[in-house]
Amino acid sequence: MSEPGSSDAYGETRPFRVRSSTAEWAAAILRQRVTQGGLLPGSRLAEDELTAELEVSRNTLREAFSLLSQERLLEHRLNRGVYVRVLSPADVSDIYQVRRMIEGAAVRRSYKDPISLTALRGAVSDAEKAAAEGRWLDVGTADLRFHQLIASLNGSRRVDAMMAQALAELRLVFHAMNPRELHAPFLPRNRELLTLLESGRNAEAEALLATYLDEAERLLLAACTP
Amino acid sequence: MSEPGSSDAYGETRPFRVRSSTAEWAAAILRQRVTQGGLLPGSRLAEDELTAELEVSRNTLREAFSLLSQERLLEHRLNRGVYVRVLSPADVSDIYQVRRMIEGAAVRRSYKDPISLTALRGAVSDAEKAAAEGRWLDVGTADLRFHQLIASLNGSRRVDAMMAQALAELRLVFHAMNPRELHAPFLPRNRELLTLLESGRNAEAEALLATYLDEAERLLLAACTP
DNA sequence: AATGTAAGGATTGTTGAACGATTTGATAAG
DNA sequence: CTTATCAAATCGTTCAACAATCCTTACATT
Repeated sequence: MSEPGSSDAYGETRPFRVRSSTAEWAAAILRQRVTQGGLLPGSRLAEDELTAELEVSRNTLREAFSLLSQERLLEHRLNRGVYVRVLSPADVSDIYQVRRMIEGAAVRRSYKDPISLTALRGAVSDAEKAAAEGRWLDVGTADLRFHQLIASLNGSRRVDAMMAQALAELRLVFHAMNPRELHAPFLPRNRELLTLLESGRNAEAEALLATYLDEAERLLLAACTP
Repeated sequence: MSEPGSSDAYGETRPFRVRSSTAEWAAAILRQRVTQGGLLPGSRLAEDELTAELEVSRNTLREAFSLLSQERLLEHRLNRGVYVRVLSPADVSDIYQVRRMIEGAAVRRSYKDPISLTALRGAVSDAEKAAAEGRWLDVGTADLRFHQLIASLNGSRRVDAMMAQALAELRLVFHAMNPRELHAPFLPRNRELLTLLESGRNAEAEALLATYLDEAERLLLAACTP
């Protein structure tokens, strides 16, 4: 039995939350649409439409908007409505700066933790298997999971949250790209990075990661500057 | 004339926002009370009281609650109300983990930027002057400004925001302490850190910062475990 | 005395309608 | 082509109401 409200790997106690509020439920639906490409960047989210479709009141919907705006997935323009966020090239660079910081620090302090390494191996294997079978969307999912796990080497719940948000923002751009050419170039390097971490060669891992992220940033910048 | 909506040092365009929504206004008032100790951790924020005092509707107040909850200054317990966040020792450690990551990365990539160094000098001088005159609250303000400036060496608006939030959370604990014994031990080390950055000795700066943060963490942990 | 149960009141969660304020878009005038 | 004007649409905010949940108190049980 997994007790809600119990302590976890970080030693913090989570607030009891078996069921969530209606606003969080609505936010979850919209979040999924945004991060999975159902709602494209720049789209306007009209209150009337969504209150009718989700069958929630305007106030509740606006609370959901507020949640997603703080996650930077939506953009709230006063008196003008809510839009799916459009990432500028500067945003992409900023996000990659965040990734360099988080993942760089993670790799540097990596210490061959068996549990973390097992999880990382699983993510890399899943990605490779999905790639072999041509399931490129699943490759993307596993790739993001791999990097989220890298971030978690920092051993901080807040850093995990920052990384999750950064990756969620990046998904806004991912949908403008072919998932194959987005993830394929980086698959072997995930494996290589894992190997370096397994043998404790953190400095080499850090260097590999740096070039990795620089290249990924260039790829995305090219995609979002037409 | 500083045009709102114009581009800034980060090259991003800020959304036009001359006036803010009522919810943000209410959130600003509550944020100030929380970060400046007017509302102590654990306090309950009843809707009836605050709607009467702030003269805003319940819905607007609840939106303000939502904003501050996402900043981790308030804690929203479903059906039970909103409380000023109480930091556990695990929270404090987690926040210091974030600071180690952010400030560590910042110091490592520091490159003697004249503008940044000028700002840092200003913060250190202000802190020293305030200390000499016994204005320990102002010392605290300048100290936090110094570390926020350190974080900004990362050159990322998002990292700046993360740091601002981490420091805001720490203020929740600061109010349980004597501001003098909280900041006095670290004043000379701020100066020392600045000197190292001015001469480009980043590795030494990084080491100094590490011990600095470890000690500060211990100090706060001792304060919040009675 | 300690524990468990059952009203009842108090507070929160959510809704729907209302109205002023702002933006938008079309139209007309210069 | 630009500017001005005006109506429609949409947003921002408030209010009142009711449902759902929690908390307190009182009472009963062991």
